Amino acid sequence: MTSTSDRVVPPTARRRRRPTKSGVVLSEELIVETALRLLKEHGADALTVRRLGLALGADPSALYRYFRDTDDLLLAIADELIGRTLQDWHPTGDWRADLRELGLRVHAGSLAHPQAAVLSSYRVTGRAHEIQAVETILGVLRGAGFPDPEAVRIYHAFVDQALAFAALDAASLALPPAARDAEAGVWRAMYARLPADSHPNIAATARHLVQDMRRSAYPTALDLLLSAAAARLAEITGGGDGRGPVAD
Amino acid sequence: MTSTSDRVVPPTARRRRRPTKSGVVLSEELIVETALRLLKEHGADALTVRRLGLALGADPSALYRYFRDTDDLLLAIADELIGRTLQDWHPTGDWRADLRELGLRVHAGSLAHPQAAVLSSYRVTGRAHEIQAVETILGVLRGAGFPDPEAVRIYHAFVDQALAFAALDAASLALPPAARDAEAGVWRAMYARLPADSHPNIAATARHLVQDMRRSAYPTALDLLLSAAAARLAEITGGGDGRGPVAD
DNA sequence: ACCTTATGTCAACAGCGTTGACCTGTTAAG
DNA sequence: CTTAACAGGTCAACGCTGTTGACATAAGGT
Repeated sequence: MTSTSDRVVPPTARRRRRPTKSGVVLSEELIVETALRLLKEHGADALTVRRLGLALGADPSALYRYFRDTDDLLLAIADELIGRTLQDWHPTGDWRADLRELGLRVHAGSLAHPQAAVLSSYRVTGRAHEIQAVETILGVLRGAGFPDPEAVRIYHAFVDQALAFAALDAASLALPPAARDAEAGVWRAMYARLPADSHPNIAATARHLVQDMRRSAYPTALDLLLSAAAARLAEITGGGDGRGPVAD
Repeated sequence: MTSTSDRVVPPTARRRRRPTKSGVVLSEELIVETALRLLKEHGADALTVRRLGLALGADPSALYRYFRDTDDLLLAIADELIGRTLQDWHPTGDWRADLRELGLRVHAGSLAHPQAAVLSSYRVTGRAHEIQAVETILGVLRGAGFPDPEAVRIYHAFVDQALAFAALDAASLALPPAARDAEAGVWRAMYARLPADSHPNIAATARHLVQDMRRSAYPTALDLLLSAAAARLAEITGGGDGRGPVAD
């Protein structure tokens, strides 16, 4: 059966470029670009089939000639995102700085398009950009001196941490504005007002909590992970004090 | 803020328990329990107001007497999950072991209800169980000797990392079985077969990759975070070797 | 010029969250 | 014991969503 996928024609087989009523000539690329524009300009909720059709100047159902369903469209968007994120990145030779930069990029890239990030961050695509990233990161770690099993363990923790935080932070960014404001308010209105006798630790740190919980914890968590990895490397390569980075 | 809309009566003020047409007596607890059952048995898509009403033997709109909207309900579900996770846990005095155990519990708890975890792990509920958890973890860190700003920073990184990995791993666990198998296969079928001349680092570590990528990276990431925190503590409290816990 | 068919359009469907109006049983006050 | 208030369950309806089958039409090969 797969009656739905029958509708979709592989890109290479498309020949008859027929303009829509409003004169636009559709294509996969144009649809993905428009979807990204919609996400960026009008928020996560703006991405519906109907609105996308409207933005394209085409009937919503025309999209189903190009994508099986909205999930298929989202994966295409995600793939485009990966490409953009890694576009200009090249390793510098300082493993710790390289991984830090890479992690922050992935995180920032996800926050730029939270909706797509939320739905795709936990998928293994096996596509070109992903493979390139794996190869590069492993190269950085092995080049730094990590033995293979350790390099793989740290690679895994590093990548999944980046993706997990990206999804987490993207998810709260993708909330409807009302809900997002409500969450921010909870820390000020609720946690900052708990009495010291019932909740001494929250009361003692309330000021710091309100400030700190506004930003993402990813930079902190990333630095902690890299610190621990550096300490581990020092141990392995023959015995620093396990405290500071060794590189440079 | 939890400004309950006009329709919602705070639980304490409920007095007239009137049975539904089918004889069920509704309550916040019953609704949350039923929602968790629905999620567990029929997946994340099964949780709709209408289906929940059906499962309860009540009109869907009756739920709006108890929860402002579906988001409010979701937060209640999330808080219930937190409560169940922390039910039997008590700090032992060894801060590092305590946090490790706690992190693993949150992770395991999420995997037990992947669908609920996926929907709620990134929310701030501001409800009883969550507040209790915050208070406890902050207590562990401050008791260990972290000064307040540092305790808050590490609290934030620790909690968000636990939640982020929980959501990430829950998400892939919540995939339809076919899709999950497909993703697992990618590592064996694709990455393990890349030629050494084009992808030397992947080829060199392929054996480790295939093994390591099957399990969650969370335990590794957690230990790295705790190691770095311990090193930080040693620095602050004036100098151990930065390697082991100092407490006691 | 003709026929095939890719592709855009249209109308319709089922399901979603949510709400306002209605009805009815419970409960507190007199 | 009566009664009036009202919490809470029910019903019908709204506007939104993704998706599809039927239809129309223009492009392209022959």
